[in-house]
Amino acid sequence: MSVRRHIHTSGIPVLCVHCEARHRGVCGALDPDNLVGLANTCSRRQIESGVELIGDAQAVDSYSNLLSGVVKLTKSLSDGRQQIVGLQFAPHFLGRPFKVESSINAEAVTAVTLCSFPRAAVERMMKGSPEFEHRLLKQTLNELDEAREWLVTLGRKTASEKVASFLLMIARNIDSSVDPVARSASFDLPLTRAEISDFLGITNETVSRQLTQLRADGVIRIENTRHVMVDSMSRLRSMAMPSLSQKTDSLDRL
Amino acid sequence: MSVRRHIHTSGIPVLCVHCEARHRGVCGALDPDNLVGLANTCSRRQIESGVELIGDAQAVDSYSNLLSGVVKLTKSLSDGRQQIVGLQFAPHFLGRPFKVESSINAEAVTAVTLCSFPRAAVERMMKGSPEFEHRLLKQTLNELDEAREWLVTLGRKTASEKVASFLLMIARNIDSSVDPVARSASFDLPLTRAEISDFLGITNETVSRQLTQLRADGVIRIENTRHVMVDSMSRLRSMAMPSLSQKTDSLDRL
DNA sequence: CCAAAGCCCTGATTTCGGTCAATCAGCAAC
DNA sequence: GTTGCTGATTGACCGAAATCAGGGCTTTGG
Repeated sequence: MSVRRHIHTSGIPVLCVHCEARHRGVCGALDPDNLVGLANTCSRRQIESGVELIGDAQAVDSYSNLLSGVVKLTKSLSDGRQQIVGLQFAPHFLGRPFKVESSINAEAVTAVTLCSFPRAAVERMMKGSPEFEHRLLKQTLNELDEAREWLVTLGRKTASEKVASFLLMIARNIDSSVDPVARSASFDLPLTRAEISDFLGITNETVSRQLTQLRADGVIRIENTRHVMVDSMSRLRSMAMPSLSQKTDSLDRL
Repeated sequence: MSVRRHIHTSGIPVLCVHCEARHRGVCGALDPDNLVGLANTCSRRQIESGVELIGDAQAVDSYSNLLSGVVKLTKSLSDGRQQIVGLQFAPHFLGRPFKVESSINAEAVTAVTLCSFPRAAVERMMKGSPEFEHRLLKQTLNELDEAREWLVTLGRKTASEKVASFLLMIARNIDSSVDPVARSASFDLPLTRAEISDFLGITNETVSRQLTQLRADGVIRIENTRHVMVDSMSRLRSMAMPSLSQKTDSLDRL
C-alpha cells in the first residue's frame, strides 16, 4: 500500500498490465519478477456458460484467476438435491490449495474468462511469496464471512427475505454503479430461476412467486426475465431483513 | 508462575510442552524461538459455559487458542432470530485477523480453556512466520469446507436429516473413540436443544421430536438429556443422507 | 411452417415443520 | 416443604412452502 515510484510498467508482463487480478486480485501480491514467472506459465481461455470447471483438468491440476463472468460452486446429495455453496465474481482466485479431491463442483454460469496456471507454479509461488499466501488468506476469510452470512439466510430467513437478500447480493457484485448505498440499481441476473432456488434452498416455483410479489409491490421491475431494475433499494434492503450483520456486509470490506 | 523457560525440552516453554495447540494447532508452526516469544505474552484462563468471548476485550484485542471445550459462533437478525454459524472444538485458533469489528458473536457453550495472546503479538508472528500464516490458511479453508457442507444441510435437508447430520458431526468431534468408521459412539451433547435448533435452522420442538424419533427407532439412546449413545452409526449415517460430500468429510482431513 | 425443449409463471393441493400451549423433571433459593 | 425458573417433551393446530399440474414464451432445428 506504499506509494509506488514511477514504474511505466517496467518489467510487468504485457498480459498483466491491465489485468484486474493484478489490481484487485491475488496477483497484486507479486513483484514484477514473480509476475513474470507466473505469466510465463499462464494461459487465458474463454469458457461458455454451463461448462464444468472442476472434474476435468481445469481446476484439479490448475488454479485460475476468474477475470470475467460468474462461477457457481455446488454440492449435491445422492438423490439429486443440490445446493449452491458459492458464487464467485471476478477477480476471484479459483482452486482449492492443499487438496486434490474435492466434493465441490464448479460451473460457469455466464461466459467466463480464466487465466489459468499449472498447479505446481502456483504452489511454488505460495511457498516463495508470503504476501501471495496472505492475499489468499484474506480471500478465504472473506469467503468464510460470506458463507456464514448465508447460513443465516438459509437457516433463519423466510422465502421472501431470501429472495430479497439474493437480489441485494447480486446488485452489490454485478451492478456497475458500485455505490453500496445507492438508491436504485440495475443488473442482469447471472442465474436461472432454478439456480437461484438452489442457491436459496427453496424451489424455483417459490422463487418465481416471490419475484412476482416484489414486482407487484413496485420494488423491482424485470425485463426479459433476466434484467432486474431495483427501484427502491431501501425497501429491498428492509425486506431482506434489517440485521446487524446485513449492515456491515462482508463482501465490501478488505 | 514465571516458569518461563525450563530448557530441557530444547527451548520449548514449559507451558507449551504438552499443549495440544503445539501438536495439532497453529503453534506447531513455530520454532522454539518464536514459541518463547509468544509464550511470554500469553495468558491461560478458564471460562465457564455461557460467557461471551467477543464483545469484551477477550477476542477483539486478542487471539486465543481454544485448548478445551466448545465455542459457538452466532449471528442474529434484528428481530431475535439466531443462527449458529460455527462450532469450534479444541485445539482451534480463535479470533478474526485483519478485522476489528465483527458481526459475529462467540460464546463458550461448555467450560472452556483459552490461551490468549495480545493482538499485536500475534500479528507480529503472522508477519514474521509464513508457516504460521500457512497454518491459519489451512484452518480457514477447513472452516470454509465445514460451512459449505452445512449450507447443504440447512438448504436441502429435512429436519430428521439435519438432526442426524448434527449428531454425526458432534460424534466426530467429541467422541473419544476417534475412529471415523466406528460402529457405535457415545458423547455428551455440548448444546442445549435450543442451541441445536439454532444450529440447524429449525425449532427446538422439532429437534426434540426428531431425537425422540431416533430413540424410538433404536438408533440412539439418551441419558439425562445430554448424553447420547449411538448404537448404530451406520443407520445414523444413512439417515443423515448418503451424499458424496458426506463421505469425504471436511472435518477429518488436513 | 411445426415440433421439441427450456425456462418461466401460476393455480390447486398437500405436507412438513412452525406456533401455541400444557406438562414434567431438575434445581436453586427461601 | 413451596415457589420459581429453565430446559425438555408432547400434543393440537395452522401456515408457508413443497409438490403436482397446466400453460405460455422463446429458442433451436427439422
